[in-house]
Amino acid sequence: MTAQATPNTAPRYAVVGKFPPSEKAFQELSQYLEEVGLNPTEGVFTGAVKCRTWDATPTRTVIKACAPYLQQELSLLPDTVRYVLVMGNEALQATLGKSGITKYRSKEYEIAGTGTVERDGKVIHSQPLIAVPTLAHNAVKRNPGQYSGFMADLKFFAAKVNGKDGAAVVKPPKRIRYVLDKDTLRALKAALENADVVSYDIESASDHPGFLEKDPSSKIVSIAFTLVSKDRKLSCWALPLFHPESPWRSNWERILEFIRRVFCRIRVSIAHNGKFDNRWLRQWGVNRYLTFDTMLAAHLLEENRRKSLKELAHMELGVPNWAIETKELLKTPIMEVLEYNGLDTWYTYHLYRLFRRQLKEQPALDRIFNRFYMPSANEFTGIERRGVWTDRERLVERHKEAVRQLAEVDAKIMEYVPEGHGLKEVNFNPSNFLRWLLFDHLGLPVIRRGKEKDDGRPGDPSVAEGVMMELAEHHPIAQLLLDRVKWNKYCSSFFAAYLELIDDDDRIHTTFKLHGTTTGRLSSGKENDGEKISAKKQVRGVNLQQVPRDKFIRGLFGAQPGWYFVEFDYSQIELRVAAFLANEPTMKYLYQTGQDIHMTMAMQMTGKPAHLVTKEERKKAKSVNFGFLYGMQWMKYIDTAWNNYGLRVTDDEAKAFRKAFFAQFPELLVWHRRQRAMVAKYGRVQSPLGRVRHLPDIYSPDREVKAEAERQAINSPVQSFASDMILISLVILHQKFREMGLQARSIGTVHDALNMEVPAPEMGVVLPMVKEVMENLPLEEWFDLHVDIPIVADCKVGHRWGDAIELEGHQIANWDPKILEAAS
DNA sequence: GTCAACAGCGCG
DNA sequence: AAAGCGCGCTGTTGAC
Repeated sequence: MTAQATPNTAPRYAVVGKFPPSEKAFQELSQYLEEVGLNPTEGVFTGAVKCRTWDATPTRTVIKACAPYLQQELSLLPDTVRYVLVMGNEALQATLGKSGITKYRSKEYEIAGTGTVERDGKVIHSQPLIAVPTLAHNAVKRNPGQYSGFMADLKFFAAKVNGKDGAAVVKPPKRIRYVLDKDTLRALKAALENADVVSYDIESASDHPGFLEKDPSSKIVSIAFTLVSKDRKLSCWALPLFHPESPWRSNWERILEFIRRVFCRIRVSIAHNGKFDNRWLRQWGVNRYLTFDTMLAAHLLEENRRKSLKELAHMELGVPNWAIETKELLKTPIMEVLEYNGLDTWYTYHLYRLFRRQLKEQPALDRIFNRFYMPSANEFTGIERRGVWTDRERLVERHKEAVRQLAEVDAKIMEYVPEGHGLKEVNFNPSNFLRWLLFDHLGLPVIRRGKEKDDGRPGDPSVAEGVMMELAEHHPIAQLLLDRVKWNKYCSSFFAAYLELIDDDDRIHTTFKLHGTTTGRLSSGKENDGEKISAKKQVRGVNLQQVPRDKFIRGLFGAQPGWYFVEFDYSQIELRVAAFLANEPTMKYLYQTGQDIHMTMAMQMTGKPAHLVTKEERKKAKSVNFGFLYGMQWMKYIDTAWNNYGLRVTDDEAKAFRKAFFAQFPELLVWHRRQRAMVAKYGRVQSPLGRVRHLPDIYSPDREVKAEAERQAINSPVQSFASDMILISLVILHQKFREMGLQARSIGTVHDALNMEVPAPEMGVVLPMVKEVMENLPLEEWFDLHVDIPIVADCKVGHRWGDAIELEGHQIANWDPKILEAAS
């Protein structure tokens, strides 16, 4: 059962991998374990799969078949073993019956069926084992980027085995003051008044999970504070509000009002994902500026890590999970809720101390954090609450139209479905029915297959767009299916979400994550994927960064009567940034003389002169430029040309085209080499503003993994800088709008674009100001960075997003509403 | 019924 | 032999 000699002392822990470890694997594992202070001779090593077969990737069935043997084996371990290190997904399935190691890792779970075992009336094993899942060490070897998290898991496991749970770096507060009577309430107010620093957190509840604070059923259940007084004393407080057992339940809004002013005046305010708390607090009139978000700091310092408060406290402070089981806060005893709420603020405060120090050690990151990251986070509190005005009438109308179109296409496709086909329901989505219809019934050729099955069977035939385009040459049904995809997507993905999420003020809200991407771009979608919302209820979200460009959809969004929808986007920003970073003379020349590189490519590809190139064709050329810019090879280019242009390109043509691209911009290749050297040397790259992308996978022995990291090293600084420019614009403009007493305001960003709504009378002032700000960011002043490429912001104005028209420079400088009328 | 993986497609 | 980057949402399937 074990690969090494039987330990001569009683075992103290067990380790389960995919297979019982080989001699080599055992040696490697031993090193890791010794590093975290565990003696390998005190461990029992085994595997999920007993029968090592020819098949290197055991199927679920095999694992399932082996699981009882493993459980029995574990149950028979002596009571000196309490903890089991579970390494990899197969071991996870065998011990806990769960799949998804990245989700389950770093925590502890009881292993079912490993309780008391008696033999001959004698108890030989008396308690259930505890599993601590982590990654398979082979996976870590292949992806060195996983190393630090893996070691943190091992440390956590070692602390459990060695019974050093109490050895957390940060201890819980000696006392949490529960504000349950008037005297304590007054004491809290005095403490807030006397505080220099506050870490805060709210607990909230709503009948509609995922809904905004604006929902009538939404309430603040409790609020907690960790305070640092002016004489540097720490205290932790928890104040119940709407909780059923709260003494303040009936007048909780007044209690909040009672402490509002003193709370808002505190100099330093800290929260974890404070944008959420601030949105809710603002709903009840509490307008608290957030000065330090620990989640955002965590992201800026290490963009690859997990960012939940519990996980950070675990990894950084050694604090065991304090979460309460249920998410039904109103049904949880009040003292449990309050303790939980208080601890949240306590550990948030301690993370703040750590991250603030780490940021100070990296001045470039600290500058980013303070200059525009925190300010923009505060701005997004307002943006999310505001939402985007939506034309309800059009929404309803066009939804009907989309449903009608879908039904029409469906009817046409139906003509190819034989009567009594004997299969289950007709389903034109990518389903087994569709595959049967196309490939079995109609006998169309299988162009491509999906991923191979676990047990080695070939993957299902692909029915993706590119495949359909090829099939269109064989059979008319393929074109119908291509048409259907669009209407189906519109109905199910877009209209369904918009109709559900439009609020009583005709506005649609999204949540922006400022920690959503590794490069610093924002992501947009539903409030929370798991932590605060029960998984049982379906929560719909909407991503306002992926609204189809089709007027049919973009025409739904806009500005309320009397206002204009205004979009400013950075023209070809990533290409300009790349030209700057590569110091590419030809590209620089083209931009300095006001030319358009995407258009040049479009002309080459279509063979048309500039005035005949359509917008769509230029857009497609863009994807080719970006492809080559970021390391696309000729093989993929053949696909791209076919999918985007319906253009058949031979191998030689593709190779020649790629060569021509780099011959035109030779410095790009030098820059690529430079980025590869940089990431190889430091394991990370930096954007011109100093945002860091850690790429430990560069050290992978796997060539593919390594090459991926190299391409990321090329792309990251570009994408990073471009998206930070939008955040900086947002922050400066917000400041200006306020200073000038304007009502104009941002309603969202789309990576390189800023969307605003502007009252009609303010247009003349706002348009030229936005252009001026966006094209002349204070990069020299703020970051000591000189950019020698012209930066251009294009402007579109309309009553609706989809109907907005592009303005010329002089039209921006001299706004005249007649421009729109003339255009329509 | 729930969960996880995958395919497919929307955006930049 | 083969390799653009960065995301989020919906729907299907197979396993439990």
